[in-house]
Amino acid sequence: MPVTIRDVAKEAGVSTSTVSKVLNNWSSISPGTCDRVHEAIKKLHYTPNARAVSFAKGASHNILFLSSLKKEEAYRNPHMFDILCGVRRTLADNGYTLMLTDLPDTPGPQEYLTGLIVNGIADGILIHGSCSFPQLARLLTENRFPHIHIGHPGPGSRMCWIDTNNGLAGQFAAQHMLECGYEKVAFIGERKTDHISTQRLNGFLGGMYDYGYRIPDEYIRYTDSTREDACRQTHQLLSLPVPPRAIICENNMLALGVVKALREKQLHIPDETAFLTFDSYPYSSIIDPIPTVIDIDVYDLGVQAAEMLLRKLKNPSLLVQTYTTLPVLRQGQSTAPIH
Amino acid sequence: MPVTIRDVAKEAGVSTSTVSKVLNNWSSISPGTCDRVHEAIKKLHYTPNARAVSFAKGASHNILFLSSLKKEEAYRNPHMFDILCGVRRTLADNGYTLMLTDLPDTPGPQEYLTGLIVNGIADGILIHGSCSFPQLARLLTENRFPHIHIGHPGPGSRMCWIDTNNGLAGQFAAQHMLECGYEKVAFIGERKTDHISTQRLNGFLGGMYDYGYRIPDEYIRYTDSTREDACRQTHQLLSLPVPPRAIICENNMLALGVVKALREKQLHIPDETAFLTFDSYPYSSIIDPIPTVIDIDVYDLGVQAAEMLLRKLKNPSLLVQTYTTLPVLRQGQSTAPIH
DNA sequence: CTGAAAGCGCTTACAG
DNA sequence: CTGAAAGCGCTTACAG
Repeated sequence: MPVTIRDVAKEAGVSTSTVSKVLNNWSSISPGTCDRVHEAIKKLHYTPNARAVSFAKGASHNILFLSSLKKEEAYRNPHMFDILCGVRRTLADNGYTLMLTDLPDTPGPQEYLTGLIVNGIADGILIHGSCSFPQLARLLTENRFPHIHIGHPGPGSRMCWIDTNNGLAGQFAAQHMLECGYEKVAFIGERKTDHISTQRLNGFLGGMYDYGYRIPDEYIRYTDSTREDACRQTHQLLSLPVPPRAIICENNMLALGVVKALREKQLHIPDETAFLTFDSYPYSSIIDPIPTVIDIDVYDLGVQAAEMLLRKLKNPSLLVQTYTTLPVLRQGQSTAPIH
Repeated sequence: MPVTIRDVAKEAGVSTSTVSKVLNNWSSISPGTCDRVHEAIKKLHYTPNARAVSFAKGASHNILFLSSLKKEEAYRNPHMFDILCGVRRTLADNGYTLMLTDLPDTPGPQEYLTGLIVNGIADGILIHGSCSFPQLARLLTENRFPHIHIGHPGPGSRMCWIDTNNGLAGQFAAQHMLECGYEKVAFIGERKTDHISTQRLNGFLGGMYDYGYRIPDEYIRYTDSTREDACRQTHQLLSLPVPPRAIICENNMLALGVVKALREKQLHIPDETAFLTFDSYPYSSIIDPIPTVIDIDVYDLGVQAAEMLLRKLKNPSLLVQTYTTLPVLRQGQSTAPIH
């Protein structure tokens, strides 16, 4: 019932090989033949059967995106879906489709993933860090399956990966604070074990150090990641013999607590005490005053991950291990130059 | 290089047809043969080529999910991705893959979508309301392509659709308020033109009416959907000769404004004025006090949409047009029974 | 219960 | 520049 390449060949008065060549832009086809085939295609509303094409070509032109897709994941981790959208954009622009999957807990993630790799449903895979597991690197490299791991996979991994540059984001924060004229800057982070928080803190300390400033230990605070704790820690900072002139909050939730404390102390923001936070999500739009933010474009992270993977498809030996996606400063009203 | 059905057949000493039948659980195969084939499969680590299977069977066992996937969509509309996760769960449980796509703006969405439908890359499609366009219904029904539209497609549509029951959510709100003993209940909604807000409002009014209460016009407020406007409208409500005992906020942002106004008036929540909001996302976790919420499980909406579609695949004539996914009340501290 | 054979709709050396 | 033919790896009537 559906129109095939044979119908087109008959209509155009050529062989199916020729139609196929026209479809695949072979240079050997004469302009006249090319036109006739295209007319026949248009006349018959022919669309190549995607299943047959990928079967005959031995390639799916499809990419797997592996990530955690649990209930309410979208609220806990919207960044991942922003990455996904960036991936999808790049793939679509390059004629690739995107298939979304997660790891089952029952039959063992390894077997499942190996099946997906071996059965040829996709030409490559993007793995979000939320879905990593110990044997993943071995599985991918042994099968020589083109992949990019989104997020640093830990030291010494042979996987290909890309990640955002959180250390640089910390440096940007330091630089902005110094440009405003704030020299006494405190940092309120998450738990001491949190990776991203640590990277940002180290970037910040390094950035300050580069300009000749050393941050005293009592200016560095760890929290249990709640508003209340951030508020409490801020009060402690403000009670120091030499309180900070500005505070860096590692995330939006902490910023809410910092603002609360500053209000309670009736300190003017930013004239008396300034602050800055990372990420504009999820609360920056409702924090008053509008916070200055060091933001990371994770959509772009997705775009770049997909580009890397497509490059690897053409050149499988390519080793990609890179920090990418630069942070961006969004000036708000919570910092301002001292004059 | 990769192991095929022929290798398995040779190893097991049977024909490829027999291997295929074992793979597809044909009942005619003798237990002994079946075992030998399975052993060969295990020994050779055979995995069927997914591309070949779908080509030979003439079905992809793949479902398209069509939705808006623009940059920062994940922050603006995380609900959609929660739906997506529900869809993915159901499809995976039933042996289907999920392909994610959006509509391009350049070559015309119709041509693009028709191409996807005709080229056989998927057996059916789920369309999120964010991606609807005028000729969509005609396109799908003319091609007889199995589909479910997530979200009401407007009156008189011949499409299959499912949606959340926002009217019922409004009724639940009314019922809860009355159960607490609040009779004078106001409603702060979005713009008058907002569909969801209107449905919830109508459900609320109907629910109150069913119990014999009629809400006066001045208790119904429309806003520009900002905190500030919600705060302003709340002040106006509180200045009425007979102020409301409780307020229903159509979304979290409005609830923030309402709380601000109640604080400014130094009214105790819920002893003097109670409130309730719809959706626990995005701010309910940071609203103080913890709000009572009428929540809708949109992950479940995805689950149900996928189930409907799979049912339609087996029975193409099935017409699905239904409100589903019941609202759930989550008791917080912003309402409490009067004693 | 099993197998030989045709076929799914394309692509791609190869020959001319 | 074009076409006949083999093949991609399965499935499925059909015959036995």
